[in-house]
Amino acid sequence: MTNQLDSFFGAMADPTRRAVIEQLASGPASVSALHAPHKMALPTFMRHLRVLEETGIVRSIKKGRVRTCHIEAAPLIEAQGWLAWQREIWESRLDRLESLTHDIARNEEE
Amino acid sequence: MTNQLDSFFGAMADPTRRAVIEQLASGPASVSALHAPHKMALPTFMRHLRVLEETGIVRSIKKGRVRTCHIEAAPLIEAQGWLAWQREIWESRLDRLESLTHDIARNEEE
DNA sequence: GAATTAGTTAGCCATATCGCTAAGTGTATT
DNA sequence: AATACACTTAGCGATATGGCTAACTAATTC
Repeated sequence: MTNQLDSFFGAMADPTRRAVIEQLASGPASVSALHAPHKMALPTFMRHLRVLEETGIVRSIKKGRVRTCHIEAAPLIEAQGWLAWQREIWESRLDRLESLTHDIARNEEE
Repeated sequence: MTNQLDSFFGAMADPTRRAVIEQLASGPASVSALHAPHKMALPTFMRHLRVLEETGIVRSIKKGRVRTCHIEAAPLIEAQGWLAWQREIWESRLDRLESLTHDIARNEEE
């Protein structure tokens, strides 16, 4: 993975990891609380968490034997920004195309 | 890959494929035009295109020996929507947390 | 201080992904 | 008719990913 977006999109490509994000969106949670809804073995799940943490989407602090995880905003915002940017270019092009089509239609009416 | 978002994010995780999206955002292009900026072999590149097409991000029509590709809006919009939704939940929670912190601060002042 | 709980480390296996080359198909172009 | 062009198909190899079990560490709880 080369840059921020690579690892971000890579991280979001897995349903388990997206589910973790969804759960964390409504508040911090421990590893076992996050693991509970998923059928997979804990080590397997931990790997998903590590991916999210390495990507900077999730941060965690260990207190005693409990590790508490929470979301980090920046990567989500950056990705959303990229998508919005693409969409902007693409929609403005569609607009131009549409007005062009109108022009053609008008010419044909004459 | 289970659902739309899985394959979408998976597709966007590769820099070559994001570059293709960026190029297509400003207008349709042929396979070779899309391939030109990339150093990889054509078959390798074609695989990336196929991923984008299978995901529904790109569509293409072949006329004569030239295949012309263009962007399809829906998947980008859906993904952006998902991110926006997550962010909304997460930001509203932050707001609640902040007001809670204010309350605590106020209590401590008393 | 023994047992339980919460997470961690190590290592295995199957499949997916990303790169390549070589050779083939069908459409222009000369 | 021969050549060149624009893909396309087939198949290889290396690495990454997502799952597992077994065994371990450290912090509570009884």
